Amino acid sequence: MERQSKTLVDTVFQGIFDLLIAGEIPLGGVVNEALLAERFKVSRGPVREAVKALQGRGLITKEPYLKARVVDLSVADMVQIFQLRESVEGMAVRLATRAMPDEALDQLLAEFADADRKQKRPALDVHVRIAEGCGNGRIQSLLCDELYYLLRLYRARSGDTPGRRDDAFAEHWQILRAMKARDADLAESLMRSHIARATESLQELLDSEGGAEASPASGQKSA
Amino acid sequence: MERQSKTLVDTVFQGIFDLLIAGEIPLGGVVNEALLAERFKVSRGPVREAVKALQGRGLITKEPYLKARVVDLSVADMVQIFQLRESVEGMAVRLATRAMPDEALDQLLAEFADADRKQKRPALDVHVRIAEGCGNGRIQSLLCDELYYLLRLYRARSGDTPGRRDDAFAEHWQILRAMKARDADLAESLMRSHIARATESLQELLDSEGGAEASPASGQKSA
DNA sequence: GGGCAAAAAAGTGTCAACACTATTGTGGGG
DNA sequence: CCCCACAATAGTGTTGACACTTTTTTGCCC
Repeated sequence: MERQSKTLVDTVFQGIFDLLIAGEIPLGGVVNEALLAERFKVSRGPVREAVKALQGRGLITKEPYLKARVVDLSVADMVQIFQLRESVEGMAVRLATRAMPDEALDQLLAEFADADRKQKRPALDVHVRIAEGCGNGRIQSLLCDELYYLLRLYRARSGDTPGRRDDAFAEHWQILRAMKARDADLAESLMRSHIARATESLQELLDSEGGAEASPASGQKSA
Repeated sequence: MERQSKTLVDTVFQGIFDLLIAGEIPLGGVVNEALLAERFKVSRGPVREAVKALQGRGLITKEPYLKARVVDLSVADMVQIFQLRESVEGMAVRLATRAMPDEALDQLLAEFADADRKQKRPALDVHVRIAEGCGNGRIQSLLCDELYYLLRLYRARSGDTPGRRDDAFAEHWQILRAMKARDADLAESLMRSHIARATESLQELLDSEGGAEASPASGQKSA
């Protein structure tokens, strides 16, 4: 009974997303409106709109009278997402290198060094912080509100690419140093290489998988 | 009366979008569900979902119990969109340079040369064709289904930046030549410069405008 | 016994009415 | 005369019922 100034649609939206992250609905699984309505103790209306919003965000695919399905993130889809991230995060770090004030950068470096000591990897967080600091709301929204949802969804299932933890850590460190030196070109180049390397890991995984799984499931039409 | 296998929501979605393009709803104007429902001869339900989808696509902003408003695309917003396009279209042309078959490239070049003779500028179309040819559905969807909608919306009002027609034409030509030569690095570099130049025009416009208009309106939360 | 057609079931799309919230207009007090 | 509280209004949020489409099941014919 706490403040529910947020509309039910938003609550349900978050709820369904949590279900996806938790894996309660399998990756290619169907999304039944009535069951969700029952589960969240609301009518089907808010559920429909929430599903529509999820669809607009690319997490759920759906065509007119067919059941809605959770997007099944194939490795091929992930490669495409990483290609997109390579370009966008490159631009993000370029902009952030110019836009972020010294204090914010210093704090980020300090936190990162701290996490290093504790062996806790901040991982995604560095990317998020850079996206937040780039000063471009559109880019930030794309990275933080859309692509990272898909990333989380993928990682919650497949587990991220192994053997890249330590490499990624070193690469993050390099990027932060370039930002501190206000070298936007270098920072962008490093970020792109950083993500490109992860993409290559995925690509190898895709090639090794062979043509076993062929799931297009990319790009949805709604108009 | 014709085949309306498409759901009403999709029809209304397209209808509202057309209204925005046509300028029947001014850029910061309110979007009244009941009026739209009346206009399209449907109930408010489909309108609500369509508006929600538009919101998910960033064309309409809305918070819980407040009126929905058409996003008012300030020049500052456009600069942000162009920065995003610079990175993504750069990647798109890089991928397309590798992915597009010779025949498709030749045809594109031929069409372009033809348009040159007729003085009809294909303009946006070149970007669309490259996006379609990049082989990455996610990037194609972002460029063609999201950003170009906003571009069209902006150009339908403000008219695009003057004095760049001829320059843009020459730059498109250069890009196509680089693609034909299968020089992905050059093609990406040219595309980025191409868009960056347009961004600079916008930036100058923004600076000359001064702080007259301050409309943030970028980035919407829905969860 | 296998395959096709019709009917039943399940699920999505649409609608109209009701509940809630924010805004606007109005009246009284300072 | 200005400002604040209160009622009236407009508009959004939610709901349950009904219509349409797809899928599955069942029964019939070959």
